[in-house]
Amino acid sequence: MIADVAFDAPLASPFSYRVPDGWILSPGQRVLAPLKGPPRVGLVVAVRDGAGEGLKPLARIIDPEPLLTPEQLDLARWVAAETLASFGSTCLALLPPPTERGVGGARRGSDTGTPAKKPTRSRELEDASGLPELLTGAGREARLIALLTGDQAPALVLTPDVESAARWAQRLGKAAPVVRLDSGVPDAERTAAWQALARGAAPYAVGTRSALLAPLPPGGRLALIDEQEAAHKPPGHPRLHAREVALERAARQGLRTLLTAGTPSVEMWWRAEHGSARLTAAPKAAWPTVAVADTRGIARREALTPTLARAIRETLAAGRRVFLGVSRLTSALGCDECGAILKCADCAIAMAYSPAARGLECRLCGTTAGLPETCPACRGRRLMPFGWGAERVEHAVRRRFARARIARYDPDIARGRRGEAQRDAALAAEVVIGTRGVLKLFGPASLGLAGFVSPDQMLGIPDFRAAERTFALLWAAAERVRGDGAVIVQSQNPTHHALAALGKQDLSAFYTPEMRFRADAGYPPFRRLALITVATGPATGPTADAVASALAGAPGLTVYPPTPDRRHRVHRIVVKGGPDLPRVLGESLRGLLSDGASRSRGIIEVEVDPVEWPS
DNA sequence: AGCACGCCGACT
DNA sequence: GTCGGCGTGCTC
Repeated sequence: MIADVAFDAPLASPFSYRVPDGWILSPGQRVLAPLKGPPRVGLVVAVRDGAGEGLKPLARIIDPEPLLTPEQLDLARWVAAETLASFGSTCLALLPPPTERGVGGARRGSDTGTPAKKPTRSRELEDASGLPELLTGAGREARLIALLTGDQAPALVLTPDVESAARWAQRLGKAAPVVRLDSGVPDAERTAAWQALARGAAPYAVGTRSALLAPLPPGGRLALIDEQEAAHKPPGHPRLHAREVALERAARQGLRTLLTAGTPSVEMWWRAEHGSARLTAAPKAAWPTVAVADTRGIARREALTPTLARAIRETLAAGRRVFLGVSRLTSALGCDECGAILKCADCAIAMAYSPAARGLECRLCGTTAGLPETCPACRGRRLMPFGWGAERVEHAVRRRFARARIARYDPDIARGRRGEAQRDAALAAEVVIGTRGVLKLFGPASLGLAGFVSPDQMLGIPDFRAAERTFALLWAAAERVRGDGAVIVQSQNPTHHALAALGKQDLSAFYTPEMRFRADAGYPPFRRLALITVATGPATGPTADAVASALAGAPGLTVYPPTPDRRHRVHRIVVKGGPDLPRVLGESLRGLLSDGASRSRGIIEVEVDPVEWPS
C-alpha cells in the first residue's frame, strides 16, 4: 500500500510513502514520515494500492484512528484554498497537538463518561429558518447558555482566546460536563476531548480556532463567541477568520449556528441584512448617559476636558469606579481647529503620519504627501499628530486627583507574575487607565464612568476598520457602565456615526452609514482584500513588480502599486477583488508562489481577508 | 518549513 | 588555516 502524506510546509502536493506490511491506515490519521532528514509529523490524505518500490516507508503511526473524516478533510481543503495555504499546514493546525506516545492510552481516560443524549427538538428554542443566528444586546451570553442547555443537543463553543474558553467551560460546566480543546489545558487532555466528542461521550466542548473541525454529530450546535473579535484570526494557520470557517462548516453539515456579539462585525451585519443570517436583539436595557466633549478649537494641553474632569470627580465622590480609555498609537495627523483627519483622497482612510519622514503616506495605495501648511478642510494652522498615551494621561489624572487610587493596566504587556500584581492593582483602583484590554477585567454594570480621552486617535488609524473597532470599544465600555453612570467621549468628531449610535444605543445607526462607506470605497463585505508581502533581499529586488504585473491582467482585480517597508525589508501589495479572490490570486500567481520557483525570487506571502493591518 | 550544501569574512 | 554567515535547492 501507498500513503499520500501532507506536511506542515509550504508544499503544494502530498508526498507518497510505502505503508509497512500489516499496518492499517486511513486518511485522517497522522504519521511520522521521513522528509529530508528526521521523520516529521504528516497527515495521511489518501491510501492506495501499490507496492511502493523506491518509496521510503512510513516511520510510525501517531493517531491509532483517524481524527478527521473525509468530510472534515474536504472542509480543510476548502480552508486551504481560501487562504492559499498548503493543505497540510491547514489540517495540522486544526488538530490537537500530537502527544508523546501517540494517543493510544486515552481510550477511556479523562473524559467525563456522560454520554450525550440524542438531540431532542424543543419547540420554542428551535430556529426553523436554519440560518446562523446572531445574538446581540444585553444578556446575549445568558441567552446563548439557555439555548445551549435548553435541550440535549451537543455543542461546540468557539471562543476568541484561551481565557474566554476557560470562562465558558466554567459557565457551561454548571449544566453538564465540558471538555476543553484549547491550549489552556494539557495536550493529552485536548486529544482526549477530541476523542470523547468523536464517540459522543461529551455533551459540551469549548475551544478556540484550532477546534473548528472537532467532531460534532448531526443535530449538534456550533457557537461562536464574540464573532467580531479580531482574535478569531490570529497570526498563523489556518489563516482564516473562525467565523468564516464555522459558517462554512455549519452550512455543509446542517448544524445550527449561534453567534454572539455586542457589536457585530460589519460582515455579519451585512449577512443579517441580506437574509443569510438572523439577528436577534434583546430589548434595550439600562444604558448610561453618553456625552461628547467637543474638543475642536481647544488647544489640547490637558488630557482631561472640564467635562470629563467633573465627571471623574463626581464618580469618585459616589464611590464608583472610573475607566479611562487611552490610545497606543500616534500615526495620523488631525486638525486641532475643525477636527478633520488628513485622509487619502482615493482610499478614504487616514494617511499614516511619519514624523521621521516629515510626511504622510497612504497605507493602502502608497500615495505620499508632504505635510500641508494648513488644514485642507478649514485652512486652520494647527495640524497635530494625535497623542494621548497612558503615561501622559495617568500623570494628568494624578495631578488632578492626588488622593485617588489610580492604576494603569495593559494585559498585553503585563503577563505572568508581575501581570497578576498589576491586575490586582487595577481591580483595586478607583481610576483604571488603559486600552481596550482593561475592559476584560470588568463585568456588566461594574463601572460608574467610562471616559475616552482621545478616541479620534483610534478613528484615525489608517485602516478601513478603524470606525468599526472604535465603535466596538466604546460600546463594550458602555455595556460595563451602570445605567445611572456615564460615558464621556472627548472628540473632535462629535458628529461621527459611531458616537451618535452609541448615544442612542442603536446599532443600526452605526452600521447603516458604515455600510455605505464600505460600499462606496470598495471595502469588505462588498469587495475582498488581500495583502501580498514580498521579501526584498538583495537579489530579489524586482519580485514585487513581477508579482504586481502577474496580477495586472487578472479579471476583476484592483492591484495597488507595491509599497516598500524598509524596516521589515518587504514590499507590500494590496489587492481588491470579488468573492473568488483566492482563486484568481492562486491562478495568477501560480509559478511565483513558493513551491517550484522558490526563494530565489523572494518569499511571497499572501494574506487573504486581512483583519490586522501592518503598522 | 526544515535542513544540507555551498561559497565568502574575522577569529580560537 | 577553520568557524559560520545565509543564499539556494530539495524533500516521497
